[in-house]
Amino acid sequence: MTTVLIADDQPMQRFGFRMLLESQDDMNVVGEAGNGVEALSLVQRHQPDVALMDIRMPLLDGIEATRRIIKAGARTRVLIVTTFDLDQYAYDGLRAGASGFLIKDALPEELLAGIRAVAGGDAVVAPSLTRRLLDAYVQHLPTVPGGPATLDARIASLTEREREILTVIGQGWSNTEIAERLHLAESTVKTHVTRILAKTGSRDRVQAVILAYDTHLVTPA
Amino acid sequence: MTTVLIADDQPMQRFGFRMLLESQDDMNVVGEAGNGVEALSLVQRHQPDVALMDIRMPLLDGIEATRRIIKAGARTRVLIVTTFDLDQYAYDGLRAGASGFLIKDALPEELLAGIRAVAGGDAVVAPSLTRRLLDAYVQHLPTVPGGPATLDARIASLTEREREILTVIGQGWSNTEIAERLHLAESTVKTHVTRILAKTGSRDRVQAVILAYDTHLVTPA
DNA sequence: GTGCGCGTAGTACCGGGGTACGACGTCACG
DNA sequence: CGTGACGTCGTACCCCGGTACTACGCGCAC
Repeated sequence: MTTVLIADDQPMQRFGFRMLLESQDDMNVVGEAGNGVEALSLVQRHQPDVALMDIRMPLLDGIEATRRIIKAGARTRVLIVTTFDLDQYAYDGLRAGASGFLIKDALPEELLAGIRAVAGGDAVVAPSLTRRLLDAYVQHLPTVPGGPATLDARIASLTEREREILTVIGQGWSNTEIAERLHLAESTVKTHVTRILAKTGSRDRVQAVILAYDTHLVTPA
Repeated sequence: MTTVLIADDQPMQRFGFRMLLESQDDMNVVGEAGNGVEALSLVQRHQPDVALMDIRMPLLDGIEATRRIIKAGARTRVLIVTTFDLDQYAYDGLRAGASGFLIKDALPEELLAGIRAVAGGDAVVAPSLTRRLLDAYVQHLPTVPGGPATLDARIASLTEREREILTVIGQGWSNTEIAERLHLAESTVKTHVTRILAKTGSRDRVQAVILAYDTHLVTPA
């Protein structure tokens, strides 16, 4: 049984959610909040599995309420459900620790599926947003050893490990940082760096980074 | 009507997909491919709305096939549907330009919803992956409190001359080279560099170069 | 005129980056 | 079984990059 708290300042909206949820035999609405403060205290008291959170609410908006819920270490997962498909809202909400972000024009089944996913520890985002999120994410892809094959021969001559090192150099890491975070001796890092520079024909790490960008080994944010 | 191409090396799997899709009156299977090469040519010929793409295929795997489809500028959106929930696959697939990534243990309705979303220009990822995707994504945000604005602000605070210097640093020039080619004393160059680093919050010129790329002050060759 | 931003320049100093060696264990391959 | 590629680590050394501080001339705004 999934317990759900509904936080929305519009009574009719809450009613709609409640009707939908109570039509499901695996869901139970344990409370309704009309503002952020109320939402906070009800989460505290009932510890629901999921909190359906509107953004625009009196006293305390949904983003800030989410932030405090997460900060308090509550077991409750927050699923933000709002009217407006604004990226900024979604970013803020997700950064605040929300497990999901859906738009109110979603189909009932989508909403239910979203709640179940969030309750199960997964995350959901509105399809319309997924695309943009993905684009942004792909740009930020961290070290993916063995990533896509690069075209440039200079990069191709590098070993797997060397490409990995070059990638983090491209993140702006110093030798010391690389050593720490990759659990290596600094001397080892230096060895790798020297070999990378030799193979790529770079004079220093700056030129190597430029090459990494040019060959799309690393991508601009 | 959404036209779909099925690319999978297992005939039974293709059969299952076909049955599911043909039970929908808004979907039409326009072809089946048993390997990557075949998938490529069928996409070329039929220009389907969506290509359901398996990863493990003979001759050409699904990732590489996806990459070539995208590169060729085809209108077809690729939805990768694979057996294994490996992050690496997903990363590679998404980087290759896929519009979505689903696991074969998804419910039929989920798969259908995924196809419709992708056909409509949205993106989808498997719920189990969404969580990790989001975590990784959000993790990259905190340094950018006000969104992209701050990036530009760091650059914007530079004077004309400083931007000029940063640009050539982004070409890989050393301080000595900058001094020579811009007819400056090296000490002057150093002064500029120090100010640039301070203003941009970079620790060394490598990080400054990265910023320059990220803000498109300099562009990859 | 007084102040200020900017570009220029110098000196002194230090630390990290890069080089040049040498060394060792592992693993794949002929 | 050798042999070579690879990843790892160490030491010693040099020099460029970056910092701190000071200084001067120019143009412009108040």
